[in-house]
Amino acid sequence: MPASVCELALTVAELSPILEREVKEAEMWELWEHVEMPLIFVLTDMERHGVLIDVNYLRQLGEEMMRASKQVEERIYQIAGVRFNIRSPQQLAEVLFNRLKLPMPKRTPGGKPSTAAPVLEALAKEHEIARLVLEFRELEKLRSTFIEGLLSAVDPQHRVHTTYDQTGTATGRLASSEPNLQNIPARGDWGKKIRRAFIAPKGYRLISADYSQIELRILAHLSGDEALCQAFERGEDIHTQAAVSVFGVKPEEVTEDMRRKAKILNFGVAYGISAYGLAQQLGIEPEEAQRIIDRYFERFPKVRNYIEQIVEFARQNKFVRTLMNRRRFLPDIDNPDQRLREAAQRAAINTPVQGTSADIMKAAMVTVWRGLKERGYDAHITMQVHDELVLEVAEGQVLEVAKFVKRQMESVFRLKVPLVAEIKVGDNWGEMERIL
DNA sequence: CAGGGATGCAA
DNA sequence: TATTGCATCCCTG
Repeated sequence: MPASVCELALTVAELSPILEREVKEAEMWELWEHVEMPLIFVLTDMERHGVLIDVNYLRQLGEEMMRASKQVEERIYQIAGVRFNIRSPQQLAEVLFNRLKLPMPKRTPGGKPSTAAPVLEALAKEHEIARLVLEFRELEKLRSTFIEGLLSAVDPQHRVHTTYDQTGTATGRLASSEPNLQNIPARGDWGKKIRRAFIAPKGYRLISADYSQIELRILAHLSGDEALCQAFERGEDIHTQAAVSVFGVKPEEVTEDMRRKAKILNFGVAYGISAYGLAQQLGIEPEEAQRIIDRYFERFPKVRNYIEQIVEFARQNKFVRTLMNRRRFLPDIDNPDQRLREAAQRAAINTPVQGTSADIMKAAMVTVWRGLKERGYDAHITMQVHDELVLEVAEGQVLEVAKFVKRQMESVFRLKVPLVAEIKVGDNWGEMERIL
């Protein structure tokens, strides 16, 4: 290790030409020069600017959740006939499975009785206490992690400043920490209320710009599957189309439940899911899941080809690449341990998809940031959540900036299918209205 | 006090 | 026995 900053600087200078040659030989120079290097300044700006939090609203919401949580807690003690630490999976399992003799359907990988949500959901129908524990968990999770977490992170101006890690993931995505702004609740009544605490200052509005179905579009591009590409070119609802193919019905006959299942299937395919895994997700038999998967590949045959090809590429080269040549090495692709080998195969399938999405978003951030600056807009990028950018924009410039951001995001990289960015606007992150 | 396990939040 | 992350809490060493 260098013993001083001076020595460090000299070491970097010495390394520079060597690393430059390595990057060029890996065909990653353009990614480096046009994306990762300029992105540093974008991220710096985002971190320094921060995002405004409605502290008083968040405190009140926290107190409301605390009251709700205490009520649920007392009911649990009443039913259990004993006071204990509901947060401790160990103590909870003791009460549920020994004291109250509830059926114990699953164990954790560590061999202990599982109290995870799917287990409690199965018990909730018959046993009030399971439903109450789920409610308690949701309230306490959201309150302790997000309300207390955000409140303890705000600066005197009521802004939080996350740290983005540009090199922290295996696929090229960003990671966010202290606080993590990429896992703020989005669903559920309480979750949506938490998002409302992210606000625009007086005279400004928040704009959210998110890539529609970007990973499935990339899968369409990478596989070249005609049916999948066509669905996107025609602007069709991709989950409904998958439901049509898999369940053999007309588009107007697709029920909400069929679309829900097709959506799970679409995501699963990009992750390299197995029949067993899909069955687990859908709550059906593996045989039925296998039939659904077979129907899917009948309709989208080149998706299966892509999966076979990319796994073979990984076996030959011990790495896979994104469209912008980002690499992920997969040393376990031929590991004798089946579990590790299959995990590496799924990573080989998913990384080009997830990683290309990260490439495109990073490139878009650079062009959007530069454009805002060059045009002198009173607008800042404040957050990135993988396929979404959130911006703080002066009230009078909202429509102009929204159009600009949409155009930049959609044209930053050309795929075989269109890229689509949807633009919403609002005074807070929880209540936004689609405008473009 | 560090670190692993369980749990659960997001895309 | 689906991909990528991070935070909190519990519990042990």
